[in-house]
Amino acid sequence: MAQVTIREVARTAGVSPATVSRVLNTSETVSPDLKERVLAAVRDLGYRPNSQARSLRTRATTVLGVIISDITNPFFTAMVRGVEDVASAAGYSVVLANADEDLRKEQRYLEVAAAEQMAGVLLSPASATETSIDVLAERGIPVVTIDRRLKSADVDWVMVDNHRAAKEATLHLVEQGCRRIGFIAGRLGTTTGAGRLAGYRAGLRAAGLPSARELVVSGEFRIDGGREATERLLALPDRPDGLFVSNNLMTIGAVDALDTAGVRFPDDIALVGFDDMMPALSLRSQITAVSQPTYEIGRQATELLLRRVSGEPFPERHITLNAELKVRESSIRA
Amino acid sequence: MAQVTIREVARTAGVSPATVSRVLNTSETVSPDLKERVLAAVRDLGYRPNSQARSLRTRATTVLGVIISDITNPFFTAMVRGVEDVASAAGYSVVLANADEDLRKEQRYLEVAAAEQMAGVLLSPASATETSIDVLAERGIPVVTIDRRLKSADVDWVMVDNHRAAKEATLHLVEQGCRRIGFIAGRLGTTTGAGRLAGYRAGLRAAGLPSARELVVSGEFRIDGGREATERLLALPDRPDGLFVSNNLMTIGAVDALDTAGVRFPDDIALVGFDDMMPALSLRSQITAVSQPTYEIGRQATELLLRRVSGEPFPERHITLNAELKVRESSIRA
DNA sequence: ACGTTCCGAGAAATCGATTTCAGAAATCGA
DNA sequence: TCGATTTCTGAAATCGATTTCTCGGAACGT
Repeated sequence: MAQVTIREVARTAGVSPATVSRVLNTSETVSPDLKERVLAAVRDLGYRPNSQARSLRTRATTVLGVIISDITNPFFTAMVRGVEDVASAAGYSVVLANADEDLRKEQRYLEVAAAEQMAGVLLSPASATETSIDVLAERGIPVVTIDRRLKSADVDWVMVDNHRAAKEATLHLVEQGCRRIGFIAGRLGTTTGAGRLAGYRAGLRAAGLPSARELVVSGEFRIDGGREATERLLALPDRPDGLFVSNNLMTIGAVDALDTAGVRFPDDIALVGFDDMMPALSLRSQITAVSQPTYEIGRQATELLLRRVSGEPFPERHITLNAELKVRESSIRA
Repeated sequence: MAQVTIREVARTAGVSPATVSRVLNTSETVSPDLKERVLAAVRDLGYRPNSQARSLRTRATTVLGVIISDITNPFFTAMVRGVEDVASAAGYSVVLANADEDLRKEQRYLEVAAAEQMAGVLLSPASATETSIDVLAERGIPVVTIDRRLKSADVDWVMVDNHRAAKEATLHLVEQGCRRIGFIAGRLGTTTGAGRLAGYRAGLRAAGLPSARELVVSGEFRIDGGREATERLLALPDRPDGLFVSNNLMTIGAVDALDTAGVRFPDDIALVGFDDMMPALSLRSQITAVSQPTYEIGRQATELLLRRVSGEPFPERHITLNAELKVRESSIRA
């Protein structure tokens, strides 16, 4: 219960605190005799340095923060594996925070990261324009954004080419003979949401199809958002014959709404999603989807972040990875 | 970039650091004039107290740690919502760590929690016997375990009655006419895994059915674990006519293995899982499952933890919540 | 009017580590 | 052998906050 301090270790080893610190942290030479006594004392007392005192002095921690926008989204949890593997190999710990697509929560966690002097932060911003990383920038804490970008700040990022991927998916639906393709957009305030919408429109344009305003419905990146959007599209007098849902959770909602309405895919409507679901959904219903290299995004983002953390200077770095359209049953019309 | 310290605030306000601290933290009276000047200086300089320095002095933080055993498991992520809601209402932040069912990682995160002097920790231990929370106990950091218990430590916990739930599920399969019920167990080293197995056996006993050793297969709490276990059961000369899978991710693997083998449920085999999947799987395939009140587990565990954090003394508290068997298509044999 | 109590605010100690500084001992060179 | 240099170690300063201690002046009672 009583905290073991460096002073007690020093006392039982019969040396000064400075010597204890030298033995534990630096490569300065300490006579073998003292070194031995210090290590023995550390072992016996079960000494564990107080990391707050240490990082107060050194202004450095070995904790990385990951602030993600929705912890229930498998996309993020899969990515976190990549983050953890790289981080722990480099001796860093990873703590996660769930901003829940809420700017206030996000801001609070950014402040926590700043106050805790985290070594670096990975962030998927809730908004491209309203999210501010000033509190981190002020303290020189490096940030890499993942999955989404920030409009203002000059920050490293790692993401896929949403525009291209969405265009490709749209053209795939066109090839399957779709002429009225509905698009369920996520939060347009995110670069991800906007990029995918633009890609969809580009796809229609490239195919020479008109882009009807009523075919684009946007909602939250949630299951409910996808369900409601789908219901609205199904209520149109002239129903779409193709549907492109720009997020995985929304796709689940869309499938549910289609089931409920008795609309079958691919027969009545060709369906394409974005991001693989958990293995769960895809196993049973084989949904065509744009698949992102989630693990790789986490891995590369973390490597980038650690280079920043180490103080290495290099120009703003942007990494664009490839997303792959995985064609499965839900979009194939014989 | 330069950190704004309390000293600078004091200087620009023309007061001592002690006064600044008093204005910001305590209810001690400070003359309105000085108070005003301090607040103005804080605002102008954008002062943000260094939480390390503060908690070094006060030995207290407002961060709760949640160490879960698998971040990709929807059960945990759903629970975290309950945690966050309660915590943030009380002014606490929540950081997550993913121990990944790995004792070493778990231990590392426990040490991080100790070193960071977190106010309290919620833990789903990787092992009932090998996980040690000594590092936290030594520093007086309260712990509440969730979903699983620890054998040794006298610690508060919140979980469901796994034994009863598993027994009920088993009896349900018996009622459906099953006579050879396979059981896919998770890690028996966890109280959860062991409790569910015991419940299954109790169910068989209550129904007067023999419990055949070859019908129980255990594996990791993972999709692959469920797939492999199912394959082994299907390879038995005398195939089971019912299958109870004791974890959600494993259930996904089991469904996959059944599909691959061309075994249909509920016709060829009646299937019951534990924990709802993401809405994903259940939507499409309607799997009967023991459903846990995940949000509620998170909520109550956090309330308990916060009471401990506040120093309130009360005897070791154990909360058992009810799990509900949700009967769906996968187990109904006409 | 004078001594006592109370109150507000600054000076200084403190939390637990790291790091600078300075001094004693050991080593080296001539 | 003696002075110069190097090596090792402890004392003390430091990080940025909070909290205790202390003291001057105002308020109060007799």
